[in-house]
Amino acid sequence: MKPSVGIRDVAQHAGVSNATVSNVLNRPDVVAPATRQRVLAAIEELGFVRNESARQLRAGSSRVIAYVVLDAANPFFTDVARGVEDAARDAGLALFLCNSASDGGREREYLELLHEQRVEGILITPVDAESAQIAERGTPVVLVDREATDGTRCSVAVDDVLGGELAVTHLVETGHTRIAMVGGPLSIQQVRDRREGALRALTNAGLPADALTFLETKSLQVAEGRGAGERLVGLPASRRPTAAFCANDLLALGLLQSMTQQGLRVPDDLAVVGYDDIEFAGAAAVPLTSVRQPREQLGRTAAQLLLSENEPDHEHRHVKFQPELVVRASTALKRRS
Amino acid sequence: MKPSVGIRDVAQHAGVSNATVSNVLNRPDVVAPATRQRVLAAIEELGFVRNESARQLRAGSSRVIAYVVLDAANPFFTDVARGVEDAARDAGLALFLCNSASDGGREREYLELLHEQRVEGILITPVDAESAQIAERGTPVVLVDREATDGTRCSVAVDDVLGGELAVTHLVETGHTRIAMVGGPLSIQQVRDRREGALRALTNAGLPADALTFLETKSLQVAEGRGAGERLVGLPASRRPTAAFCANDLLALGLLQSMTQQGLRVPDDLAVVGYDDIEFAGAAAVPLTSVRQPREQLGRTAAQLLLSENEPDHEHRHVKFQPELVVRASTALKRRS
DNA sequence: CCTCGATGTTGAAACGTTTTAACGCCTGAG
DNA sequence: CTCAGGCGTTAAAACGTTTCAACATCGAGG
Repeated sequence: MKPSVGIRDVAQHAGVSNATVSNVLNRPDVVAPATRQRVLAAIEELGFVRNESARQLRAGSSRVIAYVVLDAANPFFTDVARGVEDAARDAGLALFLCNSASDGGREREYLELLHEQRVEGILITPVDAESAQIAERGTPVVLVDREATDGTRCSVAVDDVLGGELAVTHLVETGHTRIAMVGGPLSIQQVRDRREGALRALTNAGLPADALTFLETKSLQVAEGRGAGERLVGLPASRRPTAAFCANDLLALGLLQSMTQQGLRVPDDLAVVGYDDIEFAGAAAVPLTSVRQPREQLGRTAAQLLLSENEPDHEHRHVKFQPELVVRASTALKRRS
Repeated sequence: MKPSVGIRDVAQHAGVSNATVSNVLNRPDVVAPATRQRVLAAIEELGFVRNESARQLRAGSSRVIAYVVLDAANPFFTDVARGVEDAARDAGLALFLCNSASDGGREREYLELLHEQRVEGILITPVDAESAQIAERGTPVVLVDREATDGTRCSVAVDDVLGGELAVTHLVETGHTRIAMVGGPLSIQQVRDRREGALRALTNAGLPADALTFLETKSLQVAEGRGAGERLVGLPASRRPTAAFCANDLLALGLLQSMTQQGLRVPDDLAVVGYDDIEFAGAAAVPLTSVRQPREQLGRTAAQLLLSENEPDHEHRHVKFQPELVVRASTALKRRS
């Protein structure tokens, strides 16, 4: 291993003091051009790399923020992350991504680590409501795609109740009266909100609440959607829903697969609405009707909110975006047979 | 902001020296149980969080590795990342994910940052061959899904030539003699290798090399696949390929979308083979035949290789996995019309 | 009673930066 | 010639931890 060249080696090699080297690094304008060149040459020659730990220890700030993502395998979150990264980049900060994989333990570990690393700020889509009570330890935290219930921090979210309402209203308008909702676990706020929206849509249409069959899943992943599909088909035909609203697109894709596999047609035998409108939704077996969320914007706004945290007169804000329904083939008008 | 409680505050509060607190943190067995309890209580009470910068500065090691991923939006890489994370976790290391987004500039920036952070090691899927010449600065680097040409570092890859050969051999066996390959840019080694395999398959089957039409794309993303589909359909019918081999599944999904949109059927009008076998491949409009790579294992092995770097008698290794063809509906046997 | 080793604890010196106040030098004005 | 002021540079003091050698304390063995 290299003997680790430090700032003083550079200083010696350039015939200046280490303070000057530090100035070249941090305030290049304050040092005379000639000296600067000499120092830069020395840096180049010796292959000096600034030790960020030492810098941070002394200076206090880290120029790094982190986004603790709920599920890195879900394209929705990678899109949000892109928005975050763009904003971070514009502000001259680097972004570290951590994947909690919906595991409260991992989430806690990463938060602990990030606190220890003294990152400038943390964006997080928490695993569940309890974990949203993230121990405040001086590091600013902004909730992403979750609404902060108390006023202790900022949050950026999308109106999930409205999203659910849009989806189910659309299903009702295309002629369905027995509708399934697939999603879970109910510990996730999103799922609860989307269900609430779904129920509201039924009420608005004058349908009874039991027109909605709730199929709870253990997670929001493709495999669970397949499982739900099997459960759905297992229901007695008289009670079987003619449409399904899935709490996200991954579930919807799984459901779609399951339908095809069991020889049922979408939308004729079952109409399907997803949520998130990820890129793959349009490329699915049957292009998926889905509730679109402003993903990049969500991330971008969250990052901006985080950056505003250390402004002197900061006030915690809760930004809420509106979702939008994108209609595709999976919910073509029900034939009045 | 909190007045930042440090190790000496804890020490004072527990009535011991800071050295003892440090011992409780790092070598709990060496300190008497009673003292340990007292210190732990003080830590709890004061909400002390160890300052990792200071620790790292003094101790030298960081307990963190990083994976610089080529495209976080590509499920292939998130799966690889999952493997990396599992292995890192087993070794008690945390993983930071960085997304170069196929941008050489970003990649360089992140590498610089990671060097400055003095991470224990770096896994990277480099943007292109030149960037693979990653300046060695004392931090171990392992290439992921790329083969290191020189013996200066470890690498973990999959035999892409074989993968291309499998794919195109399959197409030839199902009766195709005019085949398109969609992929690019050619600066990516993978694309070149997969094409080479494709050509080898043709040779093996006694077909001329010009049986393969190469449609170069600017990236490996869905949108480019759609574009390629339009170009493909634009070809005069007599010369139009009857099958397409895509350099990855995203392209294949885009191609599929484009076909559906233009009223062509898969596999009847065009058979399609993808690459990677991401989860969405099976859920596509037409379930996609694809070349499967051992994704998690790729990541896991890479991380293990990285960890072995600082063993005393380490020798750089190049692990190469075998891909496997998964046949689905998108390449059903061509009808001998 | 003295010595020895084991066991727990500690004081102080690092680690590699940033930062602050002070310094020397030069120029131009008086 | 003196002096004020600006400019570029520097010595030295932090930052919060780990680590190492040294130091108490105690029980056991001589």
